[in-house]
Amino acid sequence: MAETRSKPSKGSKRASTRTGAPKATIKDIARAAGVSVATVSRVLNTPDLVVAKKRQAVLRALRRHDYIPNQTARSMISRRSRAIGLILPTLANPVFVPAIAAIEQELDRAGYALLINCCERDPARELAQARTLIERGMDGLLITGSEHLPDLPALLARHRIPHVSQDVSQDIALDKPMGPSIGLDNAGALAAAVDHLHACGHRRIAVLSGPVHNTPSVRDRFLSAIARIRHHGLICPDAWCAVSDDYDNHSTRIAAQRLLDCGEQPTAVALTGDLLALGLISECRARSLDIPRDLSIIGCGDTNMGQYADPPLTTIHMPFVEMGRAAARDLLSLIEDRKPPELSILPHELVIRQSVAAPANAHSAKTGRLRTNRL
Amino acid sequence: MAETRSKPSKGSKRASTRTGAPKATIKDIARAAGVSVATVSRVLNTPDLVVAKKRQAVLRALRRHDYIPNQTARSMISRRSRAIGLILPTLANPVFVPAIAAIEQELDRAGYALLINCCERDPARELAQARTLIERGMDGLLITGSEHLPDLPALLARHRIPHVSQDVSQDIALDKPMGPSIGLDNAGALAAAVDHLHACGHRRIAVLSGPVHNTPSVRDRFLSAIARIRHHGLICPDAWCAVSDDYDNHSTRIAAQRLLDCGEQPTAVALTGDLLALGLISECRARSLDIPRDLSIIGCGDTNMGQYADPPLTTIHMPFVEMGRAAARDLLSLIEDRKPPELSILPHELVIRQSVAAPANAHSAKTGRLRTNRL
DNA sequence: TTGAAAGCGCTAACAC
DNA sequence: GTGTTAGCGCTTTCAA
Repeated sequence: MAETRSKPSKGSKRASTRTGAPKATIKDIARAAGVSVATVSRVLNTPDLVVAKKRQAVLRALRRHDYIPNQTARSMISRRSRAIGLILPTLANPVFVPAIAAIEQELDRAGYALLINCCERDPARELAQARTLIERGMDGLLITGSEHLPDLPALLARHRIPHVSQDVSQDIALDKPMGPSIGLDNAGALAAAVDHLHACGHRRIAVLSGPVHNTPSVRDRFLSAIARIRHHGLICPDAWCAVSDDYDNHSTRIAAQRLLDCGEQPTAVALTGDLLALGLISECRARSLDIPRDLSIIGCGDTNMGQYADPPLTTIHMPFVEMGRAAARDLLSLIEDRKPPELSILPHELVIRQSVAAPANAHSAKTGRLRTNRL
Repeated sequence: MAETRSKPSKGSKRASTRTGAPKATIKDIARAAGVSVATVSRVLNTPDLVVAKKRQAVLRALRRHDYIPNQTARSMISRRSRAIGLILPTLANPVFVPAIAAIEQELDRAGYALLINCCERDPARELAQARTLIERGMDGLLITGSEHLPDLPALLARHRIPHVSQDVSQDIALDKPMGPSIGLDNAGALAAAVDHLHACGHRRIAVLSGPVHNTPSVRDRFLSAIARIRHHGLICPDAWCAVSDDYDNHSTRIAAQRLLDCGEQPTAVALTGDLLALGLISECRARSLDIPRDLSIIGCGDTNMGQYADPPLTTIHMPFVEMGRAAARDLLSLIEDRKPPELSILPHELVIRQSVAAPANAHSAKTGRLRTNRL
């Protein structure tokens, strides 16, 4: 057999890629199997249309050449890349990781690839990344958050790119709708947190927030906590509304110090994120404040952190995994012309552990109601 | 102007994508600007070659049509996708996230897209994902870990796909080399951990490991710890070598119980990962064992967790960020025909916090040497 | 059942 | 400088 060693025919004009030998194309296979390229394509896509004998020959050639079809060429014809782009605010905050995992899983199952970009909370960069993803022929885009340049919805609309937003701020989603959106009930979560503290008898409730810049979800949580405290007819002086510059131990402790150094000490603190608990707990430990005896703490998010905190953190579970899964599914629906709901807000859930108790001087403490339902 | 409303010419055979109106192509722009497609292409790629007047006309048409070049078509010609694929073992373990962030950053800076796949530690799935990524025309692949099917290196070699491995087990990398690799010194890290405990006066040192199945890095750490304990002439009975089924609180505590329930209690525990500290600390708290007074703990990894643990965790810093960055850079070098080093092992670093002290009955305690160099 | 040929949107010779 | 044209690798009519 003359073709045993199938070196590229000497006169070939086929440009070898810079990085190696030319890959076998459908043409090579056709030549090797003694059929036309159309037949090879049929064996690949609709094998039943090819008579067994030729099919075998083609399959053999395919295997011998380690043929890998060129998806790029296919995308060109089908006008579909079977890939979607995910734009994240950042990977520094690990709360998105479970959502990413869920998205990856859903897409992989459906045969879609996932491209990831982090815009580092820079809306201009986000817009640029969206453009690049469109250039790259993404079948759809998953956008995280709701702090965008107005050009972004315009871009998506003009190019009719299917897209779903996740982790949107409810207000913004209603105010400037940008297609189907999945949100967490951030405001509701902190209201529930404050309600829980209130139900435990706390009347001096403070708020400790993460950075709110370009992070509507955190801002929603923060403002909602304050509003809910007032809703209960309680005071909430500025000194009890601290914002940390970051989630690291140092920044959080500085913010926590502002709360604890003011004349009147709160008996409970509602956090906009579980991560903040650790710094606050550190600060309490340094001041020999016992949690929950001297200070109750309730988190928000229900990340791993909370489960391991000392004491284990009572918190509001936020369904990030479900959010990612829903976003991915809705986007795939959209790509396949089925229309997902415009805005769905996923429910939170109170997770009672051990960082909240009745205040020491409680009048209306109902300690019996506190029990762990997770751990 | 007749073309103000540029509806797709009625007779056009151009297939509209299923999801919307046909996007403007270079042909549309050429027609609108009254030039040839080549001129439009030149305006896009080598604007200096086009006379100003026509260039302006083209630019105007480009803007009016919101033209977005089709990267797929470009890739077809250049045979480069300017995209790379990253295969991860899992996203459930957040240690990889900082590496991913570093990779994303490096690639974004270089104008490359990042595709992410999780194989969930299933080597067959990893192989399938690699195939898919090759089909999709990735310019290179970033592989994580070193537990592969033998078909994987074969596949990469046959198709001459530039690839770099990260988080490789040093032994495996040397034994079955698979191209340029970046590793962490897992064995060295646990040896250093044990050395530190030994230097603090500990002679009864136990090991608590995360699951080792398909996770050579963890196995390396585990075995190295045991070997190092023996190297110091100490005993290390089986009961002092516990392996947790998972990193969650429950699994870790079960493993920790095995350590602490055996007749002879260790005075110190070396962990294969920071994450395990939290469960172990919980268990100690439940038994009223003070850390570090009654038990010293040293972690490995230096994740956020450790900074927030109570007490703050003395640990071995593992350079995951540097690993991701190096992997991305080396891969880009490889794609551009520059040859990166075959195997680089990144250095670890002891981070002394507060979870290690001399044992209560120490003979050779040198407490003065212990000081925090981070926090 | 198969093959020839026309593109998908773009770039790069090669003429003019 | 600019236009014409030949592909990139593949799928898909349309004939045979």
